Amino acid sequence: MRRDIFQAIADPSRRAIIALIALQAMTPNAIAEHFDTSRQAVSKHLRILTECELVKPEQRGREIYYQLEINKMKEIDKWLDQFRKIWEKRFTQLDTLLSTLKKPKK
Amino acid sequence: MRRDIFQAIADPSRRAIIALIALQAMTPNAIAEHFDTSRQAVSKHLRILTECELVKPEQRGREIYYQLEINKMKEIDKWLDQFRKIWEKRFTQLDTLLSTLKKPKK
DNA sequence: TATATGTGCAACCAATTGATTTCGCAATAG
DNA sequence: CTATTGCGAAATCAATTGGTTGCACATATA
Repeated sequence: MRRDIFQAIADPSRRAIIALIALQAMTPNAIAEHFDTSRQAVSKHLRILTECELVKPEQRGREIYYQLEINKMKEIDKWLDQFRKIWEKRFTQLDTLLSTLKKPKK
Repeated sequence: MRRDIFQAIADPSRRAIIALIALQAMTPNAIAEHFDTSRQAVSKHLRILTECELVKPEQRGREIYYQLEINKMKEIDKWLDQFRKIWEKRFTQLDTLLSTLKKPKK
């Protein structure tokens, strides 16, 4: 029952929702209109996204606008850091190798 | 049945496996010893990781070493780009706001 | 050759997931 | 007040998931 952000973005529908509301907060109905799915299905996804704080609801009259918590996305970025170190290192090694091959003299 | 990388990293066990073999390729048995789980369970995770090309098996005698395909991780990084643009923009806006508040005289 | 070891794979099972349907509630409109 | 609209929550269902168990097979070792 514990939600984490990685599980949240695992579903393609949720990634689509995230991308959609990234620039502008939207209501569940408005979101559902963009996809071939029911309002309730979207609502369920929004519940999951809200639970892991990737999205924040904001009541405006009887409508609820859902906004992306962009800062939460940084957690993924942070997780990637451990691998980023590795691929940058490999790139540097490759770079060194290439320049060694390019100037074989000396 | 279609695997993608986001589903692959959704599972905590798989993230742990990825992190473990990031620096050094390992056999299924060796990996399983690091966790409180069976060899077969690890093998299943490796199958999923291999299917989406996040991991590559390398036969050495009767052992199979699994190595992380670090380049595949960049796909996540690439997906994050669309949001990175946004949070950098927000940061700049905040920065502008703060500097405006700091020097109200002019 | 016989035995032990490292592995993948299929069968099976409980738990979870994503979607639909139905309902109830609150805010707005008539 | 009554009807409509926007919404969340519960019930339900098929499909998927992660795990275990039991095999089969190939490579080493005795």
